[in-house]
Amino acid sequence: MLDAGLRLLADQNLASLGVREVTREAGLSPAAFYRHFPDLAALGVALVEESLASLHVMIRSVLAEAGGAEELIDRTVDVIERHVREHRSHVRFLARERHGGVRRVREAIDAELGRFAAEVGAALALQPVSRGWSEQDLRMLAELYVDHMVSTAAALLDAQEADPERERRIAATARLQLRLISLGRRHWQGS
Amino acid sequence: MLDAGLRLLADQNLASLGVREVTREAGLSPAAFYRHFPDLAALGVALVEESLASLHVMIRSVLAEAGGAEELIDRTVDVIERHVREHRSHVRFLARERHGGVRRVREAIDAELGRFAAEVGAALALQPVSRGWSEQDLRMLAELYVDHMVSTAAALLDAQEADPERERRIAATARLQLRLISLGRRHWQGS
DNA sequence: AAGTTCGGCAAACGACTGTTTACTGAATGG
DNA sequence: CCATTCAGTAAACAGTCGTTTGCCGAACTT
Repeated sequence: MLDAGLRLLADQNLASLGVREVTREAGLSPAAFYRHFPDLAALGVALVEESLASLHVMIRSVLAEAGGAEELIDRTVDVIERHVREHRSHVRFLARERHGGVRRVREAIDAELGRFAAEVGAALALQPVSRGWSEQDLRMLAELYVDHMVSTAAALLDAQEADPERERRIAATARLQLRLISLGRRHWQGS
Repeated sequence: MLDAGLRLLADQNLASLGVREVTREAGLSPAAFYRHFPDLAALGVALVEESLASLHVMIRSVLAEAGGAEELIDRTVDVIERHVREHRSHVRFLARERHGGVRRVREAIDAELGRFAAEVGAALALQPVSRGWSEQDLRMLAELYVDHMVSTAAALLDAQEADPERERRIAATARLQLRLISLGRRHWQGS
């Protein structure tokens, strides 16, 4: 049933989804839906959890990296690129519902992205470049990174199903932007 | 009718909007809708145009600024903050439909944001800091700024209707992030 | 003054909607 | 082996939906 929902959400958003629609796609009777979810919003938050599981795996994989700034940037963009390709439906769902019409789903996504940022911040604190950074500055930087990753992922989403050339251009731009940010980071003097 | 649509889109998204719903909110009969739009998607693109008019005004106002980097950043964030407050419905609509379920609307928004980035890039080229920057690097930086503005606006949207303290925190973070980016910009050596 | 466009209406069409109800077979557990 | 839970069904309910049709008054053009 979750899969059926995800399939339909490829070109629809959660608020316009119908119970009958989902069960039809899943090959079940309408009443069967209520055996599993009270609401369509409930199905939505279930999908959020499912999507974020795969996302957390990606985060660990990014944060576990070591090496110079350049390779780190390259690997980060690679991981994003691959994640979008391999979990297209989940990423699209998150991008679409992050500011979508269903409050509970929106809040679930936002909370999880916040935890994501905290995790990134903790990882940043361990890097030597961050010596002497205040807690606030670390958080600020982490949010900048997370927002940038989200924007990049969303852009890749649109690009991958249109034009492979455009995908490479977006990845290249993302790498440059990360280089510029890490440059600013090296010269940061505290707020 | 546009106003009615916008009002309904406060807690709904375009794909789940109904013709009858709109006309009811507007105080008209269902058939009246078809006097003005063939589609609901058409109403969507009309709203995109309306929203982007006010957005373009904002852009000019940001780009027309002069002064040191610090005041420029402060004024930029101020303008965004005020714009979100004064055009909350439009901003919300754009944030929601940018990755929403209606292709034509999505494409209209993306195209316009691209033009926005080009405009920002042209303005950046005029600043002394950008001496020697390649066209590609300028575009990269402009997109970084635009993405950052969009993220900030979306975050402010959620914050303003919840907690005035949280709004100030987001604005403060945005200023710090812009300072870090402009630091990286000063030390950029070309790609 | 006559003709035409514009923006509006009520009514009707069949199709689809969410949800509840009562029922059924299979698996599970004591 | 019996009872119970689980996951499914068909049927029905009253609404709502998008869209078309034919009609109407006002406003504008000529």
